[in-house]
Amino acid sequence: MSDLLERLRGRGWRMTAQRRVVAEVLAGDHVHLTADEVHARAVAKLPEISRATVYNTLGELVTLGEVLEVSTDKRAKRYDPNAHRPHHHLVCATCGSIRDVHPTGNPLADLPDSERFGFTVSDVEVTYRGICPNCAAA
Amino acid sequence: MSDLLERLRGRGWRMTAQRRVVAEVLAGDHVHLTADEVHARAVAKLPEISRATVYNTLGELVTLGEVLEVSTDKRAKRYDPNAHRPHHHLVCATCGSIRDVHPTGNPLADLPDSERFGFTVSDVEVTYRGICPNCAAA
DNA sequence: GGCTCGAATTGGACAAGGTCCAGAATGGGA
DNA sequence: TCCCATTCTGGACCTTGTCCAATTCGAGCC
Repeated sequence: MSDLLERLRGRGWRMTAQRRVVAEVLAGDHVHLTADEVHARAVAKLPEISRATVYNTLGELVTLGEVLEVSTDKRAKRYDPNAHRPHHHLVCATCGSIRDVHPTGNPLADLPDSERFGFTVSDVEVTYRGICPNCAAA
Repeated sequence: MSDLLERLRGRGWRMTAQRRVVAEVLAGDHVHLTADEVHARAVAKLPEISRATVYNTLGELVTLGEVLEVSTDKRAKRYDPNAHRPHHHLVCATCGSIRDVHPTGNPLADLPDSERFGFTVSDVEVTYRGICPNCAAA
């Protein structure tokens, strides 16, 4: 994750304690926290960090392309630090847990011109839904 | 849409003026209204209908599988009455307009076992993003 | 190390979308 | 027609997210 901090410094980001903490919280694979979860974990490391700062920082990370916004559940947006390897998501319908997945094939190629209605299509987002092993066992 | 009403009656739904109005508002193809839009249109037909009732009714329709919840934008859920023909969505990144699309191929088949992490996968949701002709012209 | 200043942070108010609940109204079977 | 379980209502309340004026602070420069 420190390479993230490096990249950000390279882009002229002023390095503050708050931003460092948010970046740390987001480290790892299969991490998909809501903004409030990020805030809760950030507060554990830096008690006086405010909600607004967390939202601002997440928004900036998204703008810079370092983090993806994912809306797999209908409630809060989730933030996915794994922005540099394209992937899709597999979501448990029961407990909401999320895994990154890499399907074969290219769904963009599966949308014929006749189904594009004149749109310039640039991106696809695929969400698989199912039941995770834990919830299936219960 | 009256076949919808028939089906609902068959399932033991008590047929009230409010539910009839919500069902009417949802009729049609490429209809993707937010709950508040549904409420606004319902009020036009039945002024005293309450927001809670619209939310309840939409929730019941979703549970019964008559209507799909779509979360293409990060703000409000949208409701898609076209639940009986599987389809995906094409969303304009600029104005948010939505079209139903029918890609070729089956994304479910594109997720190898090794990428399923033990999940029982039952469903896929594909959202294409792009720019619609109107917004491209502007 | 200190100064300086523009960028970053703060916290609290506000907005939108959605849920919940107790009490009132009503569809439809007997 | 009567009755009551189901449905509706209106408003309080919750969660997620945005905004803003005032304050603080990082880091380049001396």
